[in-house]
Order: sequence, then C-alpha cells, then structure tokens
Amino acid sequence: MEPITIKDIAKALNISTSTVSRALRGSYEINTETKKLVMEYAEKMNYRPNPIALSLKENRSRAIGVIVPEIANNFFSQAINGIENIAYNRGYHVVIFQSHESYEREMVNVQHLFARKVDGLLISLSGSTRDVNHIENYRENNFPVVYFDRVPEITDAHKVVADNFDGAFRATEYMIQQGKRTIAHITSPPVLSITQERLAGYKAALEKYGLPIREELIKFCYFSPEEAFNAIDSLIKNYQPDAFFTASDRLALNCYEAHKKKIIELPKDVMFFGFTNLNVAHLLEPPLSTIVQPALELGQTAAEILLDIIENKRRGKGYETIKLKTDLHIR
Amino acid sequence: MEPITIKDIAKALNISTSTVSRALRGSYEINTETKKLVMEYAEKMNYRPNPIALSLKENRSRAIGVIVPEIANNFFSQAINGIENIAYNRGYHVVIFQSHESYEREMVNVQHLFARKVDGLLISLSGSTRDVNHIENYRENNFPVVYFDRVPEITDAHKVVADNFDGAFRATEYMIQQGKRTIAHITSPPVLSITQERLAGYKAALEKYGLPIREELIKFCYFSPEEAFNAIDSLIKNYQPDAFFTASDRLALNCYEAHKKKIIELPKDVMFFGFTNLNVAHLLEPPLSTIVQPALELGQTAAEILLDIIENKRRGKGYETIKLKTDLHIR
DNA sequence: ATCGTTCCCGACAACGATTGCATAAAATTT
DNA sequence: AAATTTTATGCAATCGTTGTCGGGAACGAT
Repeated sequence: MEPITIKDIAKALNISTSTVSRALRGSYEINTETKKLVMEYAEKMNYRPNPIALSLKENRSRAIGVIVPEIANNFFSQAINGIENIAYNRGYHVVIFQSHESYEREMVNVQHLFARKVDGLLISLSGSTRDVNHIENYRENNFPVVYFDRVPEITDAHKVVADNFDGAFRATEYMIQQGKRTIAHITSPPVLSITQERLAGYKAALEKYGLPIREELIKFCYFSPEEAFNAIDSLIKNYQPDAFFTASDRLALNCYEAHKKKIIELPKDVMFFGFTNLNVAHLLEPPLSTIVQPALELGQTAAEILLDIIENKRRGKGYETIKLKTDLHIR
Repeated sequence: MEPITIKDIAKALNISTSTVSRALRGSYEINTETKKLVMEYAEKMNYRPNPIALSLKENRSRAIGVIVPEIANNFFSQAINGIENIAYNRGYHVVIFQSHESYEREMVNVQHLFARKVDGLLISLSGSTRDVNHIENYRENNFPVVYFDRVPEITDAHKVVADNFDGAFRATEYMIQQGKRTIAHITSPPVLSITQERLAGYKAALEKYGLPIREELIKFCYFSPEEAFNAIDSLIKNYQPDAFFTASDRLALNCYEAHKKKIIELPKDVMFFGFTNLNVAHLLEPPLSTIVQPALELGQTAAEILLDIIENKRRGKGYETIKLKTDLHIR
C-alpha cells in the first residue's frame, strides 16, 4: 500500500485538508466530533505524516548527524550508542557517516547532512583534517555543531572530550612508579587534538619525576600497520624501551601483532599501556593496561548539549569544553 | 548563508524557475546562451538542489537503508564498508541503523527508513526477530529488500549469506582430523538462520566421521555473558570437551574471558575454533582458529543486488540466494 | 432588525524542484 | 504575404503538510 496522506483522509471524510491537519494535532478550533472522526479514521488507516514533506516545510528533520572516522572501532561505536540513547529518548533519529580518516569524505558528509537538513551535527574529526572551515561555514549561520573526542583548536565551539592529558599523565606516572625508565610513546598523527594532549600528559609526568624527554622515543604514526611495525622495530633495536605507551586501539594492536609475528623481540618485563577502548584488552598477553575513555558518556553528553542547542535550552550558556575523566585499568 | 534555491537564481537572472531547472539539467530546448548564464551563476553561487524537495517530488531519496543488530562488531562494520563502497560509487548514500537485537527497534527502524523514502533496504535480522511481516509488508508493494547474513526462512526473497554449513563442516572436520572427539558447540539463539546452518554443518561432519551427535554438547546462548559463562562451565564440569566450536565473536570472547577469569579450568590441549571476524583472533592465547566470513564481499554483493533491483537492472532474474565461501584460518 | 462574538471550517499560498502544456517570437516554407 | 514550423520561455500543477486569512452560521446583546 502506498502510504495514506492527509489528502486521502480529507477526501474520505469530505472535509478539507486543513481541517484534517488541525484535527490531527488537536487544534482547539476544531469541533470535538470532527476531531474524533478524523483521529479514528487516521488511526484505522495507520496514517503517518510524511517526514519528507515536513522537513521541506519546516526546514528541519528531527534527525541529527554523526560523523566519525570509523565505526569499526570500539570507542566510536560506544560513543554512537551513547548518542543514540539520548537522541531516541528525545525524539530524534541519528544518521551515521564515516569519514574513513579522509578530509574529502568528511567534507562531502558534512555537506550532505546539511543539505538533508539534519538539525545538528556531532563530529569527531578525521585524521587528515587540517582545518574546520567546511564545518565552521555552516556553524556561522547557526547550524548547531558539537565536536567530540577529536576536536579542533578553535576556542568558540562546543566540545566534549576525555581528559587526555590527565589520562596520559596518570598512565605514565604509573609506569614510572613501577620502575620503568625508558618509556616509548607510539602515537597518532600530531595534527589531532588527542595526540597533542596525550603527548603533553606523557611529557608532564616524565618531567615531574625528573626523567628526560627523549624525542627519539616518541613516534608519530599514520594509518598503515607497516609504519607502526617499523616504528616499534626501530625503537627496540635502538633504545630497548622497558615500557610502551600507545595512543590508540590500532597502535596497541599493531604492537601485539608485531610481537606475535616475531617482527620484534620484546625485552623482558616490558610493560604495555594503551589509550584504548578495546574490548579484548584483558585477554591479551603480555597484559595490556589501559586508559579507558568514557565513550558512552562522552556520546551522551555531546548529544545532550547538541539537542539543548537545537531546542534552545541553552540560553545564556556560552561555549564550553567539557572534559570527562578517564579510567585506568591496571593489568 | 541559507542555501540558494532555483528561485533565487531565477530572480537574479530575471527568468522563470522552469527555465533555470531545465538549463541546469542541460535540456536541449533551452538557448545555449541562457544555459551558460544559468550554469555559471549556479556554479558561482554554489547552488545545490535541495534533496528533500527532490525526495518529495520523486518519491525517492538516492539513499539506501542498512539495518544491522550492532555496529560494534567487526563482521557488521566490514559488511557496512562493503555496502558503502558500492553505494557511493553508484551515487547512493547509506543510512545505518542498529536494531540492538531488538525486534521492536527493528520494526521502528524499518518504518522510519520507509517513511524517509530510502530506495531500498539491506537488513540482517535481529536475534529476537521471529517473523519478517514488518518487512514483507513493504516488500509486497515493491519496496526493494535484500537480506544478508541473518536471513529469514522464506524462499521468495533475495538473500546473500556466507556458506555457513560448509564453514562449520570444514572446521569440525579439521578438529576431528586433529584427533578431537568431544567437540562442544556453543552457539547463538536457534531462531537465527546462521545458527541452524552452522549447527547442521557441525552435525554433518560428526556423522561423516562416525562420531555421535551429543545434544548435551550443544549450547544455545542468548546475549548475556553470564549465560555463556554458565554454559561453558557446565560443559567442562560435566563432559570435559577437547574442543570448542563457537558460533560468534561474542561467544568466542566469552570463552576466553571465562578462561582468563579462571571461571573455568581448561582441559589440556583444548582446541578453539570460532565462526568469527574478530580482528584480534590471531593475538589470543590459546590460539583461536577461525572460520572467517567474507564480510566485505558480502556487503558489496548485497548492495549490488539491491541497487540493481532499484535501477531495474535485474529484469528476468528471479529471487536467488547467494552463498559466499568462508575462509579457514588454522592457528 | 442590526451588530458583534464565537465557533468551525475551507481556500490558498508556501516550502524547492520538476514537467506537461501553452504560447510568443523567430525562422522557415509555401 | 500568409502559413507553418521551430525555438525558447513561462504558467501552473504536483509532491504532503501547515499557516494565514477569511467567511458562514449561530448566538446573544442592543
């Protein structure tokens, strides 16, 4: 069956479409009798307003867009679940797009979501995004955007992030307290906010304990496994680190993979600490201690702020950057 | 800036909207001069047709819907990547929804996608879906649907699946050839097509080698970890299996988790074989051999069939069930 | 009987784009 | 010069819904 429209109802009951429309939304200026008639018929015929017509008319869609680099990543899929929780409860749908770490894809996604009149956007930037003009353009014209996790450096924006500095600091501190002195840091591209913050936390901990910051122990890796393998290999060959601090799921797994494939020969008693939401961390050997981001809460918080903006419930409140605490799981 | 419309262009150039519309699509009946004028102005003003208006007019959206139980699952996220590949190349967008293994959520998702006029649907059924009337209702009225992975039993439908029987058969056969005689099978709810097929493959292999089919070695588990833990625990206590054949990512991980937590004491030389697309399988201890589904190809194939249906490129071809071969990874 | 209210409802336009039909002007044929 | 065809454009309807405006009927007040 083609979906039934307001026109069909009007024709069937011999009244005008305006009356049907008003009756359905319970307008006070419609006779109670008429209202009942319309409501019952609509119910019987399983009438559903056409959301596309509504979007066209009202210039909105009751949907929010989410752009993440990859959904095949525990952190992001948990964050998405948080977003969906809040959004569904508040009557919004969630449209998910992946940038696949590509700036171009990200641009296209933003444009498409905007053209499709999503009421707002939640975005975690791609690894190759150098600036956010493609987003700020829209935001300048009152398009609501909340950045989360991987956020831009601009100050006048809503952002929700994990406390990356603190997490990295505490992890590094723990490794030092366990007697580690040569702590390698394998991390993501330096352009990302999370990379910078985690790096700063790592350095701050070293400084606090009077350890030297050795740039040669810090390796930035893009998105190919080989790059990570090489980085790890050269670290071990040249500096024999007694601990590895990896900044992402991917890099942690790359380490274990290199180990497993005997690409690298691990020093004894080496310690692994990762900034990761891997759900298999506790199953790995040697143990992987982790700094876990509150992914679900992060998503929820970001969604709540976005919906508040959309529904104008944030009068008075300015821009803010919300930082959520991370959890340390020592293994 | 509010997006520019065809009307704005018409006003600016002092011509009618029809002319603009036709000029933009290069209609032959528009003067070459006028066309150039319009095209250039549209280009300059960065005109983009309003997709919502188009959807309303044309009753379609150039988008396809995808419903999966969970995106936080390697198999599904790979399948989605396959779908996106094909869809984007053919000019379609992909709208992703999760059913979270809930029949109700699945129904709502289907309704919403249909109301939003997606041009077709790719779906892998939720674990609590007992029938597919909520989908077939729409399909009867020519709404294109392709089922993948977890498919219904109905025959007149397009389906794309992995060869679950064959994969399970080969895995079980391998375990038998390695001398295993008490092979436990921990699997998903019996209502799922994949459960049935994998079970059948398992049984067929046992039969081929003259081993008894012991129903007490077969455990169906729903979606709580405790259930799996208990199942594993009681299997070990009562029957000391020398091999475990798990039917999903989740169940394989549950096994390792139970092992790690010392909830279970593993028999020596026990073998693990899992139907899974986990990207960490090779990192686990004891080794997890796997039957890997061609998730990406599965998504691609399903998307191709769906788009062919949408674009009427399947004249003559009837319903078919496409089975893709699985890969055995022995570890 | 006239006026002002109140109640209930319908006509019309609008959102942005497409398209069948009509038509004016120009070009061509007779 | 008249008739016909071609070329180029505009008008109006359409998709489904809502908001603005206006108006008829019924009622009470004057």
